[in-house]
Amino acid sequence: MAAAAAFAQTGQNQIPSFLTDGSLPIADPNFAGLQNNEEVLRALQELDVTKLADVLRSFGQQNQLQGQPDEPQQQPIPSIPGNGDALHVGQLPAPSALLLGQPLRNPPKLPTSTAVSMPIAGTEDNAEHAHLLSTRWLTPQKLAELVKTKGVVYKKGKFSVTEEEQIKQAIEQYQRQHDLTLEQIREKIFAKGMKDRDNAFWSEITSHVPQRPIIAVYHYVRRSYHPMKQQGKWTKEEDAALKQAIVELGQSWEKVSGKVGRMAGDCRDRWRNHINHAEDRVIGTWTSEEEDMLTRIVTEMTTEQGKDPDNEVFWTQVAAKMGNKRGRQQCRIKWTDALSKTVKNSGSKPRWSQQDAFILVHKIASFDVRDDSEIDWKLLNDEDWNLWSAHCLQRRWLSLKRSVKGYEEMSHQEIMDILRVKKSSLPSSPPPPRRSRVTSAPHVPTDVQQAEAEQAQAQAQAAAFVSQPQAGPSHMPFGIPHAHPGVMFAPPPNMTVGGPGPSTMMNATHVVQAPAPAPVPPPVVQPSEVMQEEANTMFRNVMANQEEPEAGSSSSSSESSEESSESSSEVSSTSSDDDSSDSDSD
DNA sequence: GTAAAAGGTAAGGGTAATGCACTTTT
DNA sequence: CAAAAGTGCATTACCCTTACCTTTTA
Repeated sequence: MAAAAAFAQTGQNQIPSFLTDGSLPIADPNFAGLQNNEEVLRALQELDVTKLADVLRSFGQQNQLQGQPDEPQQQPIPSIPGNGDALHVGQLPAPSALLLGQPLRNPPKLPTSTAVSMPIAGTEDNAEHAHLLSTRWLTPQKLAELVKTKGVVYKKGKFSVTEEEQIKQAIEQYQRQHDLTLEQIREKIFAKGMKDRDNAFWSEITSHVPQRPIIAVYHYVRRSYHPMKQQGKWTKEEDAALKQAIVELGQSWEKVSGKVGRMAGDCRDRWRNHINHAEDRVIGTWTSEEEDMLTRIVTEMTTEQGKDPDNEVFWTQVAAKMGNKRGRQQCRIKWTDALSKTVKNSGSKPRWSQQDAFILVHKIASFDVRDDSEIDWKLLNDEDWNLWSAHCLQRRWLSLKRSVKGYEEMSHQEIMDILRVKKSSLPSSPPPPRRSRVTSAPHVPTDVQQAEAEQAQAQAQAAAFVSQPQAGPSHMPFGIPHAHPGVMFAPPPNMTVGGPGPSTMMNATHVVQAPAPAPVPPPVVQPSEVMQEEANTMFRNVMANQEEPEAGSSSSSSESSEESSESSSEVSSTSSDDDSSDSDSD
């Protein structure tokens, strides 16, 4: 990956030093006798890509440990800018461009508000920091200050399965050591007032999940062990009791909780998400007017004010601006899972492609996690691959994971290993012709016209970004079609790897629904076969400058699919799925 | 008596599981 | 053509963090 990208930037006959220094699992690390890029590329085909990925990952980690910059802007795991912010070591996925063998335009940026990863273990600082986190009840401001001034690293976000287990065991251990009954443990957990609260208990439990502040563990445990926890669907009687309680008590949720028999937070959620404005609320498929309205509102509140429409939307306000016809959850999901990617895709709905699946698998593979619950899904997107929301990607992953037989009994690593092989390359067989029929969904002519106009505009925009003489105007500028994972295959110098596109507006893999060119049918390669064979196929494809047939816009689903079904039914000839289990059949 | 620290709770944004309708593949 | 599998969308319970106010402690 880094190898390929760096290689792409080297001159015709220059072999990057890291390819020859003996670090890679290469039979002939010196590449003796290789005359040019093509021969090097062929030699690279013989690599085990997973080993290569591991080696490359270790480069990044090594460099981080040594405080060295990696290969200039081409590292799989870039070094972290020393901004005093919490570190994210090991939590950065490989950039998609790298996975596709394209040069990076910018080093990946780190989010400022997401989970933090492991510090380098064993230092005195860490012991001190761990002690701080497990004994001091720090406010967010104090925590932020400690992060800045002392470089304290702490973890945020959902508690992983591992952490849940650690906490559970810590509590059981505490119970045994102090010879307490379950009831006594509960009393400790739910003790009210400072006099009753046992700080030693909370510190002890917190020490089992290092990097979590005591206050977070406190909140987590009190939720998890709450007797009113997880009661499932609300009944009409409960709703009625809730309404009545709110009439009597106002929005004092602890008191309401006592009357209703649900956790205070659940009462609040039920109220804000379902009871409040229930008379205005619309349920079911969104109309195109509603979609337009939501798009307009979100755009006005974010893009037009210089804010990020993916992360800086106040959904309660959005719902209010929608006249409360749709709730905050409805608006948010509609935006993040559907409208956002359409807007980013210049008005046409993208379809999940094999290239996306490929990128997803290899990005997840580049995370150093024991369990997928430790993955911060927001970190997956990058500049070149940003159509899919974190939520979408997470569900895609679940789908991919479930395609692995017996995944329930496997570790994350085992699943990952299988998927990495399954997704060792993009499908190499030509796509079958597909979908000549037109959806039965009704069409609104103006929508169709608009969609067509938008698509034409998207194509024009995409073409404008292309610095690629060979590619036809309707072809993707960035995609290295069929790029091999490891992606050791940087395109030959005369092949475009995509110039700088518009900042975040487009996803290289989705911008245009181009009629697929007639691909040269390479031999069909099964995932179970040796990767080398796949690599060969890949290489041929790359060398032939063969286009990855681009996914058309979405066709599916009732509602607004109407407007997009036209475009999807037209061409969208796409590649067949090599494992037929995880893709949108693209 | 006072300032700082700790604690309780409301409110903010967010995710996971599930089901359904529809599309595509086998 | 039918069944199975896959996809996209919608719903809703549940989750985590932060803000703000109150209480306790030094």
